[in-house]
Amino acid sequence: MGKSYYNIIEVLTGIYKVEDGIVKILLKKKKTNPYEGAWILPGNILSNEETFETVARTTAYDNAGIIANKMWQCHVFSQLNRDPDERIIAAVYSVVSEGPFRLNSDYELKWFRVDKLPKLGYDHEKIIKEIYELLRKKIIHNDDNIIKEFFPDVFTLNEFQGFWEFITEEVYDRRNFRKKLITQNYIKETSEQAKNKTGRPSKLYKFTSDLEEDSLI
Amino acid sequence: MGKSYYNIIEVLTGIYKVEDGIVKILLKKKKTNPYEGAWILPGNILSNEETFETVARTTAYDNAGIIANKMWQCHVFSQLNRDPDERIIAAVYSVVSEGPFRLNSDYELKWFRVDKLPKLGYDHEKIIKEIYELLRKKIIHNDDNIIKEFFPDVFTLNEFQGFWEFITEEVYDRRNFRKKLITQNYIKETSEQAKNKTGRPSKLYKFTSDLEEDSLI
DNA sequence: TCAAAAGTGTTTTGCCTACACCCATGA
DNA sequence: TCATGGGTGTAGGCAAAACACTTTTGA
Repeated sequence: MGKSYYNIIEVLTGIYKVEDGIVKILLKKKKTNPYEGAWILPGNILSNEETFETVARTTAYDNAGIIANKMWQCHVFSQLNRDPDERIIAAVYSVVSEGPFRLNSDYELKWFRVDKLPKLGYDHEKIIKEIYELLRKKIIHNDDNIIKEFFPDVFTLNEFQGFWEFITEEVYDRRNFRKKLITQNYIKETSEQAKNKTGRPSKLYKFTSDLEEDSLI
Repeated sequence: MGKSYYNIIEVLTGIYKVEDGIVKILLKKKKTNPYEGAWILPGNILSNEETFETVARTTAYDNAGIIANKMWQCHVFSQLNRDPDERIIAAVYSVVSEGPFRLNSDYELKWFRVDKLPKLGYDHEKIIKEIYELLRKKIIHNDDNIIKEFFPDVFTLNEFQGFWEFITEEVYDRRNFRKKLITQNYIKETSEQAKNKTGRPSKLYKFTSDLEEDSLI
């Protein structure tokens, strides 16, 4: 195989959601060799009529039925031996959505906690760990106002605190957490309430529009 | 031109330094059409025997004579019409060094303030603005302990403050700035002094080893 | 002795932290 | 009425912010 300036590129898409404060990622089970039975990130090969973004958008729609409104490039991996068969460059994108999701039943798709991944094919374990670290930083700095994407219009403060504790891997005092979010005008009360399975109903909150980058907690 | 899955990729390298607190980037003057006379980011085409990193490293060495010890991927641009002649994907890397630089005299190379760019070819103005914003964020959060890369072993506190003010686009009180850096153990005094052109000589400082990510100012 | 730049301390303010009890609902 | 989870206020400590004069050097 001689030297060439032509490259094959696949676009892999990490699709995330939050459930009970826990971040989950959508993976697809591989049905053929190599790595039969292992889980992988959904993806497609880039043609010369497409951009990374159009492919990532298509992948998100085809697999999860979502129209991605926030999507970003995480990293492009160019190591020579990512794939045992041939050299493929991987452009990895992330998409966050609060749904609704319609998983494509032609594939075997499943949500996994990002901190409890199954057996993964190729270098996807390394990739997912790396891009989840990027996602965490992005959330902590609220880059691109990403936090909003994880939540529906209204949500309870405890849901939000659970999410924040999952991301930062720290525990916060309920009173202080609420106080800060409210006095600093990140969220505001609505008149609605959530019925819980048990116990007192929760107030529902929404983000204020002046949620700013680099300013949370 | 039919549909194909083969792509040409160029690796562009932003090479940065700091001079008197001001961040500068190294650009190359284009001598042929298209964009003759415009300035562009140095770069090379990727072959299938190379990774992005090896190409970026080669470009940094070939143009500026530096062996990059900190280098990172900024973004990979995949729009269809970046280049008027053919579709080329651009993988953009950044390199920071405090030198010494040996600019390759086969090319016309020049340092420009990142906030005062000359006329640029292709989409390089958009690229540089975008990657400089990423660099700023990276510096502000001290990701990957990048701040150290901009400075020699010892430096004056005023140099450092000037750099910080350039990056954050804010002005800080000298006393508070020093106090914070010293009490929080980011930097420490050395016994050396810098002779200035005029005025009292400055003390020289060095970074302590416990400079941490996400913790500065 | 003057100009230029570097160095230095104190007070006030506001934010973060720690901490424990009452409330609303459904079973 | 009890179990479950949700909601709330205050006091102390510490770090950030505001603020101006003195010191060292070379010309």
